[in-house]
Amino acid sequence: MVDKSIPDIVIGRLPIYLRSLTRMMEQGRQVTSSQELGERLGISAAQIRKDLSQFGEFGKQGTGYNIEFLTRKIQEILQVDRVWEVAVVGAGDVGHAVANYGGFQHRGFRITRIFDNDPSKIGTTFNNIKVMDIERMSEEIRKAGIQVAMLTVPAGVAQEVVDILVEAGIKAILNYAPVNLSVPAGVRVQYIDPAVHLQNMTYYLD
Amino acid sequence: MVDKSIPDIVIGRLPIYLRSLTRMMEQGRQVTSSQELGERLGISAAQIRKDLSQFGEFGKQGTGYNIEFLTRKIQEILQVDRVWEVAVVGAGDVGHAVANYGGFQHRGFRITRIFDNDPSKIGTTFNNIKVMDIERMSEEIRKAGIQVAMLTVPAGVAQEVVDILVEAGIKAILNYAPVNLSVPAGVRVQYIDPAVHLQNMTYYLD
DNA sequence: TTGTTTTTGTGCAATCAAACACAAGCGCGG
DNA sequence: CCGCGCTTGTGTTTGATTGCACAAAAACAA
Repeated sequence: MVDKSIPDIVIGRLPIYLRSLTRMMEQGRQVTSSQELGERLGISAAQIRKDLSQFGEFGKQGTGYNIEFLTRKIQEILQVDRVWEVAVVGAGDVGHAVANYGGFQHRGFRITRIFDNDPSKIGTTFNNIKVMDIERMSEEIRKAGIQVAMLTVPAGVAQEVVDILVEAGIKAILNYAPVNLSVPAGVRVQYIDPAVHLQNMTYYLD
Repeated sequence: MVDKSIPDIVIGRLPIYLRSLTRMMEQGRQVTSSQELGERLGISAAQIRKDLSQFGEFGKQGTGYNIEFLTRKIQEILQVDRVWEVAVVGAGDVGHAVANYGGFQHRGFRITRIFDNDPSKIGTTFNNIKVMDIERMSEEIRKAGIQVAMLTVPAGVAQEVVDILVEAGIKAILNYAPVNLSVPAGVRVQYIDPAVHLQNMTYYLD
């Protein structure tokens, strides 16, 4: 019950559980078990139970977990029982794809700002959001109190943009640029690099 | 030296090392050390040395690692010292973004096929590649011996598409659909779900 | 040559994560 | 009401991963 330093690796699995639970709920399911969830996810039932037990007792012996209740609890733990405003930096193909993606709202995020430095893009509209000049980024982010950003700029300028984001108060960055970023303590970064993910698998090919 | 079951977690770090080394090489650097690399990546120097020592002795005491040599070695280990043909399934925004991305070629991959089931997309061209009817997918993949695929279709049809891909001989799947996939042993899956990555970080926000 | 500095590769210890196994609780059928 | 089957939560064990610390090798300067 008490939150005494939950391992990162446990936190990292919660969004996976959440995604699967949401899917079950869409299918009209009411109840599941650690065993069923484990089979769907390729994770042992014991591990799922132990992960969840870090935060409370959400199940019922003999029955399992009420899907709606557990979903709600995990959303609370992850703080996605609210909607975080997200700033996207970079209005290229990737920025375009994420801005157009409709699946964020239900999962705790809403893209409300898009920035770029290309005059031919500034002023155009992505999914009802006007692309703004990156010069105004710091001010806008600070004014709106935005803490979450997605970085979809070229690798060469990623670090300098990150420095501005951090300065403006961003605390969580989803980085699509294929470079490692340097950020101060208290700022989190997650990396999405398709080539890295692919290279993870080629080792195992014949 | 001998490849006696290297832990997955070690393999997972190699692409990160590779990316950083490539960057150093672009900057004209010749030599680096486990310490420098570790500082750049936020990983302990000891861990980097131990990871690399699983595959051989690539460094020189007192000097460090020759960047070009180490790069080559890691490329060999990961089997990205060749170019893998990649099939993209789903010609939506994400499929469009990855097909247009020019950064794959130098990292071991080349997208050579794009499939979709939407008649209005079939026949159009993405980055010089014609979008093909998904009906022909199985045959095309098998004929070309393609082992790597990127899945950028809606969540609802992801599993059924995966079943076809597996049947056609695909062994590595980079999945952008926000669902867990079920695949037989011998087939690897990596997941990219921006919402999951973001939810990983919101736990730590105030 | 000799001493100093640097950095690797690795045995060992410590920490962290996963799996096991079971008592206890719940639901249900008879 | 009783007994059976199912499933949770968790103490304990097992296993994996990381960090520590140092001998040995290389480079370099004097």
